[in-house]
Order: sequence, then structure tokens, then C-alpha cells
Amino acid sequence: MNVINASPRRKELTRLAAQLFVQEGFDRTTVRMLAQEMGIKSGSLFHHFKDKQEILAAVIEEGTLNALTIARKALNECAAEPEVRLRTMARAHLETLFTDRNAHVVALFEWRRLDAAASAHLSHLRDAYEALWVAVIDDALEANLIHGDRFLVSRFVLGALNWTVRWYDPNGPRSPDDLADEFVAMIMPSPA
Amino acid sequence: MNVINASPRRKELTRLAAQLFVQEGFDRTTVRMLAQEMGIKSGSLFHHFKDKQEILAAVIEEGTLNALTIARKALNECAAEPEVRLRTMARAHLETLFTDRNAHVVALFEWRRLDAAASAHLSHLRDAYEALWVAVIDDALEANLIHGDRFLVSRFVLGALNWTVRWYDPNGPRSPDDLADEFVAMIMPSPA
DNA sequence: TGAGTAACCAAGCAAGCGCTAGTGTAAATG
DNA sequence: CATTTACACTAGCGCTTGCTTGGTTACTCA
Repeated sequence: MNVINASPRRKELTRLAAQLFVQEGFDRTTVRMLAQEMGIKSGSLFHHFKDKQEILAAVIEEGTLNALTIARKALNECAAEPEVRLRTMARAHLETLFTDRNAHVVALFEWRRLDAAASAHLSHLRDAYEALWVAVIDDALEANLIHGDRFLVSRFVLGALNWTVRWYDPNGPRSPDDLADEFVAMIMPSPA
Repeated sequence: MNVINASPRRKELTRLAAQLFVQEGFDRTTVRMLAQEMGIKSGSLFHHFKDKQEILAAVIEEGTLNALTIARKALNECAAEPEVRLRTMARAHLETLFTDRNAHVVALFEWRRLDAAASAHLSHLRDAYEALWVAVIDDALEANLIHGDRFLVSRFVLGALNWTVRWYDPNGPRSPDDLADEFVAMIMPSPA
């Protein structure tokens, strides 16, 4: 469950597991399927992971840590105007969502399959990420760019953006950045 | 898979199944668990449903048909102003989402477990429902209440509203209607 | 009264599940 | 050179899964 055990081999296995979890769902993915995809036998799998649960936790941890890193970096590098920060955050969110799509789909839709311990650990990571959002939205509210309750707005925004994994086609004409900009324009009273 | 087989007994069984599917997830819910919750033996289950898949389809069909009925009725009964219709639709959406919560959570998060035939049938129902939304949003766009691409806006809106099942507490201080109003206020440039 | 039917049950099959035990082997380490 | 470590293998245990079979009960209606 911990990030310390992050050998290159394990990272690669985690990536493959994420793909299968998205294709089949966690419960329908058997350890034998995972092993075959990895080019080893099912017994060998348990040398890298304690049990099947730990593979799920690894997938989600990987994705969430990535999202946190990218968002922090993007916020550090962008201007201080609330509007810019809002757009930056939306872009960063959709960027990770689609470059690291498998891991995030698993994080969003297989969350409930985590056991209590892993769930607690990963909730902290997710909360840290959401805190970034709340801060950005606070600034936007204060600047009168948007209006409403800070938590409600945060959750509506995250909902709308996360839901894009259900319908957005990355091979279509619109880039994730376009999508982010259109979304920000939608919730801002005065369009540019 | 069809609505014709809708005996009262089957309806009740479907309701119980929805609850279990939400608690445990479709894959982790065994036919034995379903049977016990229904007060029968696992073998008897297959008198009412062809197989486990059909139970899932029944749950989702029930929920979607309900949502369609309620939304149509609400739209028929409300005034013609785009702003009123938008608010009405948002309220209707959250109302069904939380009075028929189990069925809708299953519809939203276990969709992928449907086989091809059931999926095709139910997609039509869902499309019919989404068409109601697109029409309402078209009117709102034309009246300059909101701005953006009609399909993008529809999907962002549906995403934000559907995501509420992940965080909204119906026993909290805010009613679903309040929630709907706050959401509409958020996406409309000029607050009331 | 007797045929038809909806609802149920006990028993169990074949397949598949997560996981373990014990072993082999090549490379790194003392 | 001896030992440890990392990674993989084979074989299979004990259990659960969705579903079937063959039969019983209770009720309806001609």
C-alpha cells in the first residue's frame, strides 16, 4: 500500500493492471488474467503484491500522486490572477485525467473495492488534491468571477470535470485544454 | 429485459436487488445473497429472472423509466420561461436521483456490467432522457441565460448533477431542491 | 373436482476463484 | 567461494460461483 515499494518492475505491472481493471472491472479481473497480461504465472504475482487488493491500491495511489504533482507544478508556474489559476487548474485536471486515464478511471469507479486501511490512506491523498481546488475556487469567489457556496461549487466543478471520462473522446477535434477553457467559460458570468 | 414482465413480486425483488447492488456492487453480490434478502432460496430466483444479468437490467430499466416519467410530467406542468424550465429540470433530476437513489446509483456505476443486448435497449431509454435536457438547454442558450456549446453544456450539467450521489447527504440541512437552485444559480451569469 | 400454473425448495454440478507451499535459478553481495 | 536476494515456476487446496434439475406446494378457475 505504500509508495516506498516502487521498483520499476512493480510500476510497470501496476500500469498493466490499471488497463485491465478499466477493461473488465476490478472484480471480474482475475489474478490469472493479470499474470498473463504481465507475461508471468499467477503464483509469481504474489511476489510483487501481497494480495489482489494491494494491486488496486497501487493503481489508485499512483494516479492520485501524479495528479497532485502536476496540479501543484502548474499552479506554481502560472500567474496569480484568480481567473488564470482557475483555468490552469481545470486544464491540469483534464490533462492528468486523459494522459493517465486508466489509473483515474479506476480511482473514480473502483474506489469502493478498497479495504478500510487502503481507503483511509488514499482518502488523505485525494483530500490534499481537493484542497488545491477549494483554494483556487475561494480566490475566484472573492474576485467575483463566480458565485455560490465554496464547497458546493467545488463539488459541482469536480463532478462535471470527472464525468468527462464517460463521454469525452481524446481523438476528437477538441483538445483537453479546449474542454477546460469551455468549462471555465460556462461557469463564469462574463465571457471573454 | 423487457418491461412487460413486471409482476408486483418481480418489482419488489428488483427493488431489493438494487439495494444490494449499491451496498456490495454487482459482481460481489451473489445470487445467494440476493435470494436471502428476498426471503427465498437461490434456486427460486431463476423462476423470476432468466439470469443474474437480467436482474441488473431490470433495476436500471426501472430507474430510468421513472426518471423519464417524472421529468416529462414536471416539464408539462411548469411555465414556458427558459429559466423556469431549467430550474424545473434540475429539480426533477435531483428529486429522482434521491428518491430512487439505489436504482440510479446502479445505473450510473454498474452500466458496464450489462451485456450487449441489454445495453443497447437501455441506451435508448437514457438517450430519450438526455434529449429532454438538451431541449431545455437549447432554450436557455437562445434566451442568453447561459452560454457555450449545447452538447458540452448538457454533459457538464449532467456530470455535475449525477456526481452529487457521491457526496450529497439527504439528511443534511439542504434539500435536493435547494441543491438544484444553487446549481442553476452557479451556471447563470446574472444571479437573482 | 381436477387441470393448470406460479412460486418455491433441496441438492448439487462444473467451473473458476484467490492464494499458498515448495522449488529452481541467475545475479548481486559478503 | 559461499550466501543471500529477486524473481519466476509447478501444482493444487479449499472454497464460492452462477445456474440446473427434478420435484413439491398452494392457489385459481372452468
